[in-house]
Amino acid sequence: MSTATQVRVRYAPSPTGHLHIGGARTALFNYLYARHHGGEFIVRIEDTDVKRNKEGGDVNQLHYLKWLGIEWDESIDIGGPYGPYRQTERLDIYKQYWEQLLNQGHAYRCYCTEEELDKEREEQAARGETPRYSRKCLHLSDAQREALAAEGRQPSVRFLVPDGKSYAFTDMVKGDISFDTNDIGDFVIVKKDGIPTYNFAVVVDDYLMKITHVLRGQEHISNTPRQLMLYEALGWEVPQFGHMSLITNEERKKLSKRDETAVQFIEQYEQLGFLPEALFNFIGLLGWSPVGEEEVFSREQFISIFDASRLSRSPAVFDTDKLHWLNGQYWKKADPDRLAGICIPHLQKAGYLPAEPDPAQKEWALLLTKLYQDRIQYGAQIVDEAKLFFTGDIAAENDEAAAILNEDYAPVVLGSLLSQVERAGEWAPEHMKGLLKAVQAETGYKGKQLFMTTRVALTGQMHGPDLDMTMYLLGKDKVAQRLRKRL
RNA sequence: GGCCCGUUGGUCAAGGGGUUAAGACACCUCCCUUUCACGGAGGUAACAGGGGUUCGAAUCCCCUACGGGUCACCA
Repeated sequence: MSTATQVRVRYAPSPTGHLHIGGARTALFNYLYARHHGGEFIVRIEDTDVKRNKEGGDVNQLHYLKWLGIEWDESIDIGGPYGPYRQTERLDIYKQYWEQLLNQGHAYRCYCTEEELDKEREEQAARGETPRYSRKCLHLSDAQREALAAEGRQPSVRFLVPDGKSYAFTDMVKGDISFDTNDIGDFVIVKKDGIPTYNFAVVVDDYLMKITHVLRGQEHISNTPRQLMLYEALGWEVPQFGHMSLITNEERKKLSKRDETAVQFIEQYEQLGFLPEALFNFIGLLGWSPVGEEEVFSREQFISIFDASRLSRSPAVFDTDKLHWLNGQYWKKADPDRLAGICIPHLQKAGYLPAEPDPAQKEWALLLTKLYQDRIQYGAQIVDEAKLFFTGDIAAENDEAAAILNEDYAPVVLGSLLSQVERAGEWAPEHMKGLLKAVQAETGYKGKQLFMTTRVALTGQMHGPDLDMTMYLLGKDKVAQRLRKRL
């Protein structure tokens, strides 16, 4: 790479659905690589499989990239000097290159039908051979072509793979990799609908868009020799390739979009109340590791420390526990108002807050969020915690808790507290401590006997957040009611 | 099946000829806490198996096993 060459990388999703963890990671590493080197990051939409395109898929991808904090320099929304950035808008461009390949004898028209090809592959498989196109259409005469066309057959265009050659490249992640062309059949570069295939369009676009580094998923390794052949036939300089290891689930199987053992779409994490900066951090650690021991990084830190040579060769396992922990780290430090904004919709959905909360209810939700801020890891978890404030009947969560309420001192403590509560004037957070102090003074019980008894009587639980605030948020009536139930 | 890639504690994951084989999550212990957490400080625990090469192998080579990717007119 000469120093004069500007780093230009791209993320090239097909608009077939929502932004997936794997796609987000590819985008993220390309983004980090570009920013680290002061280069440019392009998002190109690869929509050549017209049947699979989903309405709005492109916009959704961009939306969630932005949500994660990944910004691009050129794409379908903001344009750029190498547009258009949607492949179906570039069909004329591809055409001149595939016609060139046809004219130069690097490619030929194929009239085989899908059924014929399937049959061919089945027969080869039955003989234990690697399925490979037979080149039946390679030497067709003009007359034969016309006859086939007259039958109504639409031709595809196949690339003529050179025989007995080896194509090698040095992968930024995996090192030296080479393929023998004898293992590769003549592949289609233009489908019979006239739209190029991925392998062809990607080469044309990467070249024309001056892409310098192609960082993509490992599933593309076996496509690379095909692309190398195309670069050679077109006489173009080859970019650097880097193939990132797969992301697998906790069973070490590839994360498939249909896999339900893991939440896989960025959109779902937003809905569960995860923080984008935590997800950014987590995804940045999927198949990449920093030099030191630190694992929590801001976007700016990531950009400055990112080093593609530290991309892992072995698969990255999607560790849900770690994601939760990491989100918890960010959650603890986040602004409570922001967190309340995330939690409130969950509380509403659970029926704990009305659709239009009044100021007091909003304040209550904010205090609840703060109360649990260092105990939950993401927004949706607030619902489980909030449950105890709304349940009519509180039962001791286990025998140990029940035993506490059966201690001799329990009625003494709770009775005293009840009378304190009934006598209490203003019900404010800062008054709660005084109530408990008064009980301590009156009964002589303190520490575990005082606090644990109160905690279990009010919440049923042995473990929980700050008791003063819990009492306050429960409200005077519920506190009194739950105490009476225990006496 | 062919080709390609991988395999380090319960989990994630550094280390790429000489290390007491990092660190994180989880778990356990202790400290802090008039209860509970949060937060500290410690602890248990690993190089898939077998052959080589080497004075020396987690690191290099070969084989086996296991896992994964790919062999489309999908990307």
